[in-house]
Amino acid sequence: MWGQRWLANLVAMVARMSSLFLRTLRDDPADADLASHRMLVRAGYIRRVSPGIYSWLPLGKRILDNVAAVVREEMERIGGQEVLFPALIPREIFEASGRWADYGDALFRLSDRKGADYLLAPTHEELFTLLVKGEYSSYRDFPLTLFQIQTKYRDEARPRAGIIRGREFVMKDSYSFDLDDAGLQASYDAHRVAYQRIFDRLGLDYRIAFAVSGAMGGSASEEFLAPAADGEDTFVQCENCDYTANTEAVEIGAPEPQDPADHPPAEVLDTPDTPTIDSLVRRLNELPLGRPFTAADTLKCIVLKTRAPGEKDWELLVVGVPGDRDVDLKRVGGQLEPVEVEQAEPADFDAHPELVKGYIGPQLLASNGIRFVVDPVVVPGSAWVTGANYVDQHAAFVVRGRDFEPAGGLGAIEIRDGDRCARCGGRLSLARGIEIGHIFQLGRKFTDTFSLDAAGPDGEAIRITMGSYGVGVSRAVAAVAEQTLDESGLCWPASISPYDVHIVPVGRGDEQLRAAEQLAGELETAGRRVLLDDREGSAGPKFADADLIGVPTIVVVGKGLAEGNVEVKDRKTGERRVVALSAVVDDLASISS
RNA sequence: CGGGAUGUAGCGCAGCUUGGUAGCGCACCUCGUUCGGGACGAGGGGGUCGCAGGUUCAAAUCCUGUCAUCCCGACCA
Repeated sequence: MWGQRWLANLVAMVARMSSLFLRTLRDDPADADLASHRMLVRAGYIRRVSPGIYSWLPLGKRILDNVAAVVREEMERIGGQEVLFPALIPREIFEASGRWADYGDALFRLSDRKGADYLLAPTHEELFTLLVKGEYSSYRDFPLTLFQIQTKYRDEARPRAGIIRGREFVMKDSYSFDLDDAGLQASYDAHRVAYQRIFDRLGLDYRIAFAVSGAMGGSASEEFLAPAADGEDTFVQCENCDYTANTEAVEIGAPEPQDPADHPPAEVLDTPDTPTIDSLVRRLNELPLGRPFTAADTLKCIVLKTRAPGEKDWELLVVGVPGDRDVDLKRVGGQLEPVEVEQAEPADFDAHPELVKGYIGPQLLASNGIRFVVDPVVVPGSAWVTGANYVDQHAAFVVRGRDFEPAGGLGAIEIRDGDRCARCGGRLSLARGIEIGHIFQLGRKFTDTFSLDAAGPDGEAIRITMGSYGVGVSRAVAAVAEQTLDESGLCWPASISPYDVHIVPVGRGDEQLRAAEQLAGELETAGRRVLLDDREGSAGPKFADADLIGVPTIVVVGKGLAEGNVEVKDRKTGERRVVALSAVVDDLASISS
């Protein structure tokens, strides 16, 4: 009898739920709080093995492969050629680029039986660069785009959200190799189009946002973000123009510069016991200054410290921002990268007694040799209430360009809903999303490291310039799930669904099952991928599982069969239509797959 | 790395305060009834209670240590 079941599967080519390796869960897993994570586990697509490490079950594997297939097609459409590098890489290669050290704890390191060090690759710039260097040497060989779809390993400090931030994940990464900047721009533009096609085909709602390039270095950089309430990345969108940016990279509009002559001369005030903005504002409004003051009239000097890569010592950096705004360390870090940034600690204040905590003002900083910058909203000619660098003293009408001169501007304030767009002055709004792709112009960072040159027509060496482009393939599965699911379960777009049609026979007799089996066979013959629920049992669990699994079209073969009819249900809209059994194949052919 | 919480059957949980040899729901197996939105009855299988040590006649329960996991933050394509 075991053989019979196996034989039936083989003959019909239909996936039968009676033998599908699947167990759906009625209860939510306790360790999942993101909707997509819960549903992917409940519906039997993935199972957790360890934090941030997941197994893909048959349904999940099909989704993953389908997403990868879309990515592969679009990469090939722009001339990308697929390769596959090892995930296990010897230390020397990452040592050469400096990333054995730079990557820090995020790198999985291991050693072989001889004690030689290896790593599990978090990304593959080195190998791509070295491969091209080994094979190509003439300007005639370029441009070139290579890509791979591969498992990456990053020892995240805190994996979360199931498959969205794992320690092991599947990524498509590609690299373009060009002779000059114009070529790089063309390769970048091609990838941008390819990514739009990919995410369109995946049925994702997405935005393209200006971004910082992260640990990779490089210049032009854009992220593809799938808006999701529970997403990890925050970005801003202009409500007036199309400006979209990651909050780490956003530039906001600054007010017009003012004329310093419009402000009275700076005046030192006695402000006892006012180390905080709140207490200062209260005191200011008690003084006879002729006008009310708010936190936005004060200039807050935040002490940070920075450390350049490879340096041991930290250097202080004071940032001036309006008193009603917080400093966004991520945003600062994004702009200063690869320089590290941290908030100053008590020990740093101890080492600099001239920094009077709570009463720091910009007037003396330059003369003390401390680097001072302001957020661009602190425009030239603007007047502020600041610390006077003595305990219990502040100064009013301190004017930029007259009483102090910052060493530069640094977008440091935490972006708020309602901040103004730097492009058009429109209102910016904040939203959250899942980063599903990132493209950026890497430049010559790695080609310099590995001396990747091509001989030009005149025999002179041309240093190759690179672009780097990533799609989170496994993450995209979660992003699609997150954007499309509902309270009943998953709801896949036809382009990546594990099956096209889910057939549910219900009824006590054999007729429905037999009719369903025949229909399944006909649909398979017509090129549809069919999942048949041939399990015994009542209708309720079958319907619930069908909704949970999320195949876009569900065909119920039930009581209508007596009249020769079945019911065709659209998973997404819930719409049900009665269709003659004999017409189902044609009917479904009219729905695009 | 800081803060909070949790480890008991495949999944979700109770039991712990007040020690007495482990239970509920789902899932799984058998039989019967049911059969269009997570059915019912009867029977059954499955757990060294995270791990180690200690206290005790006796430890899931008390004590010490340790490991792991989850959430928030720091960090991070």
